[in-house]
Amino acid sequence: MSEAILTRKEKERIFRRSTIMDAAVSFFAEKGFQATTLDEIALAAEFGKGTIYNYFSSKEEIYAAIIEDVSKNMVEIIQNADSSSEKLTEFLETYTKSLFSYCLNNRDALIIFVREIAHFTTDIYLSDREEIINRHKQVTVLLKKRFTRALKLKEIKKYDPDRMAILYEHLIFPQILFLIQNAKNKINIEKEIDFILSIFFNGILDQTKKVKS
Amino acid sequence: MSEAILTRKEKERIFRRSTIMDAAVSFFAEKGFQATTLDEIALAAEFGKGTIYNYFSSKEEIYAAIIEDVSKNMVEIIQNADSSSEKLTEFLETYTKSLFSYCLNNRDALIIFVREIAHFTTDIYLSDREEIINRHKQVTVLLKKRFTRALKLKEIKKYDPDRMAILYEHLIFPQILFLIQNAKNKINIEKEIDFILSIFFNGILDQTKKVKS
Amino acid sequence: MSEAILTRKEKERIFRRSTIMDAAVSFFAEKGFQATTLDEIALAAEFGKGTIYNYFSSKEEIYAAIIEDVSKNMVEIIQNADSSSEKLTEFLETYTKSLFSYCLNNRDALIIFVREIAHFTTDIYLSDREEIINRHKQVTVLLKKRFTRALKLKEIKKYDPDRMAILYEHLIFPQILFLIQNAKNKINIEKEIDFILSIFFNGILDQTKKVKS
Amino acid sequence: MSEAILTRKEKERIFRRSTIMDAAVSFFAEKGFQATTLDEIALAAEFGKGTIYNYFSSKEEIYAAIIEDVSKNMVEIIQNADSSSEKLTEFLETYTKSLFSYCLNNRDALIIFVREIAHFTTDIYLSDREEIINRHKQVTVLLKKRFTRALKLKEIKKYDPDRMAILYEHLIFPQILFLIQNAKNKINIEKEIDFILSIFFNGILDQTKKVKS
DNA sequence: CATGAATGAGGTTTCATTCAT
DNA sequence: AATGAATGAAACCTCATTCAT
Repeated sequence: MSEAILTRKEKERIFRRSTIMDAAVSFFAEKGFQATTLDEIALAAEFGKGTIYNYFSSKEEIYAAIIEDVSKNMVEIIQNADSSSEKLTEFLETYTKSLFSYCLNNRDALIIFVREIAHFTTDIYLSDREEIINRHKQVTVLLKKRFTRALKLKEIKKYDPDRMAILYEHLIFPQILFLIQNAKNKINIEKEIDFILSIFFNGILDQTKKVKS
Repeated sequence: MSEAILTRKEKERIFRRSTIMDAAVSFFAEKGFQATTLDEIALAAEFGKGTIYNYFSSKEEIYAAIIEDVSKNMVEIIQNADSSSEKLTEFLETYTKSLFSYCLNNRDALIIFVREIAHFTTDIYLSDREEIINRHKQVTVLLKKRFTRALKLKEIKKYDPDRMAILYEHLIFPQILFLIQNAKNKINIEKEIDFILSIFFNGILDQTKKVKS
Repeated sequence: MSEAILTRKEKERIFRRSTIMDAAVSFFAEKGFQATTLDEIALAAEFGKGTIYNYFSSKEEIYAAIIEDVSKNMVEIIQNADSSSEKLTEFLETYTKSLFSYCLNNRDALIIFVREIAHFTTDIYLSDREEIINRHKQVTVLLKKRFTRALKLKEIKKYDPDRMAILYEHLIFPQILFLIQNAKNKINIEKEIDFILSIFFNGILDQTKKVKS
Repeated sequence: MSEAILTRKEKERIFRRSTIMDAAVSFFAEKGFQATTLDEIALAAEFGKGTIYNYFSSKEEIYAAIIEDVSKNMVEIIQNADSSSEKLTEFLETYTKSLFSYCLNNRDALIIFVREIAHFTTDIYLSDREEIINRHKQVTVLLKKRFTRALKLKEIKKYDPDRMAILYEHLIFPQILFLIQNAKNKINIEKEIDFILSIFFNGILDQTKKVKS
């Protein structure tokens, strides 16, 4: 993200790093960290096995770099949505839409990222897991900030903003994953988001009837 | 589930099987299948390594037996809720409450079960995965049945019952997991369920204002 | 073989030993020593695994007892033939016929015995191998004695009796084994022996022609 | 056998494969497949245990490669003898002599090969055993062909060529093995072959006397 | 920089033998 | 005497990482 003037060598190095990461990410997504071997990564990346070690010091570092990437993008996505929308509904629509787009385009990376965030990754303990978790807390914090503001503006009912933030996150990511993993055809993002948000905003009960207090 | 007269030997065998499963489940939950070694299972179960193989024919079989257990209980829980409640709101409250209770008491087993169901398990391919998936479909089917009925009775708005079923499942399990994994203190189940259901039923938007159509 | 007055208990003990040996011998013949497990022997013998150890102190001892049995019988067979026939041709016919009969009736035991004698057994080193080998030398010695005598009587050509003995043994056992292992139907012993002996006695060359000097 | 231009790398690879095979064959011959451990093979070959797996995918593959080698050479030996001799006696002399030479120089490989062919190997079931057996049938077939021809030319008596072929094979291999396994000093091949062939051709009986009908 | 052969620690599984019942 | 559950040593094989070329 930080701009800098890069020499050709540096640019090539970065390019080759990402070649390796791209080769690795689909294996990690499909088979997990442990079951993915450096042999298959090297083969897919069309490098020798030893060469990989010129760009990453261990298998774990490749994995970590992928997670790091997604992690940073996640924060960027919600920050962009935050700065470009006023009302909560607007914000959530914008954010969710960007998020969906990104996830659909980074299917495999997303899968391993969510495993990590959801404490689901089991076959590796990332040394910078703490850092990742902390960075991702910015997402929850920003969500909370928007719910708090909406509360002040009486846009929404009096629920604890913290809980709403958490619930929203844990509502939206599983839906994305489910869609990613099951959808064979192209997904109609707009429709999916409409459905989810309309329930999150208004619930499922028929308003004309009396509802649970 | 099926009652039968068991000899002392048979009962002991079953008891020791479950001793082993109990020892294994926490490792599987924390570190996944691959990273869990038979040595540590044996140590925790206070059996010799070889003894484990008198009860299970492989490490995978221990894992599978745990998943199988949860899988069956999951179906039982929703079936019980289904047969004991009339209205959708009632049903969802009953179901969700039983589910929470069960999950809180079977924390580790639940974690590995969800991994499996959510296609998140990566380091083992269960030979009877299909069977597990199919059994679990009964849960979704039963949810769908209840949404369909509620729709006919005009209890709820006109959403696709399929999508509601899927969304509910993908709303409730992540919440449970989040609570299980993060809660240090005792969880107030009633309050948690109230919060989730009240949003699922009524949404977050303040009803006195105009809302997004 | 040695007669003695045995109590019922002792007779039962001997009977059960042979039950176990009978159960074991077919596995040893088919799969070798290593690959045969005590579990399968116990199962086939219809005893508990532990019970086997009341009759044999180790797996090896079962194996050794089988070999020992055959070994003793082999010597007995040639001794009987020796004492009941005058001329070499007679003797070899009698001996070979008894041998064939015995081998056909003790197929599996013979197979493992030959492995042992031919240094072919590879997966176990019998502690009393020396003893077995030495006992079996009596067979060669007796054969040699008969060839020597026939030589004196000018029944046969002037070949080294030692070499003839060895050649005969290494001619007859492989033929028996080949027949045992390949024959599907009942074997016509007389015919087989006739063929082998007639070549051993007279060779294959047409006598009416000039032959290799 | 097939000539090809090999790179240095390929030649080194082949050389190291055969280093491993050489290290393994003596253990296989002495202790059999099961009882031979990869540790000792690696130690003897002066490679790390893992290195072995860069050249063979399993212990079985090493074993199979050895058998395969011998198997091919066996066929070649008899084919060469066949094409270079006219009369049966000549052919058998040439063949037997080449065979003896080869076997004396490949003592260990021969031992495990014969085990395999004689259905004596018990502790491993070679996946390409059928192929080996079938290839070796060429030897028997070629022998039979020569006996049949000799029969037509009235060189030999009217015995079934099939049986003569089988008998010859089962006469010659055990003799070779016996010599290999017992001879401490250098073996006089010529003398051994002379002895065997002279009996096979003319028998042991003194021609001046009346013989068994 | 690129390569891939070499390495050996570490994991699962088998099975003869023991021993308490 | 009979049993079979418990045991743990031992074996094969995998694979991340190193390093000489």
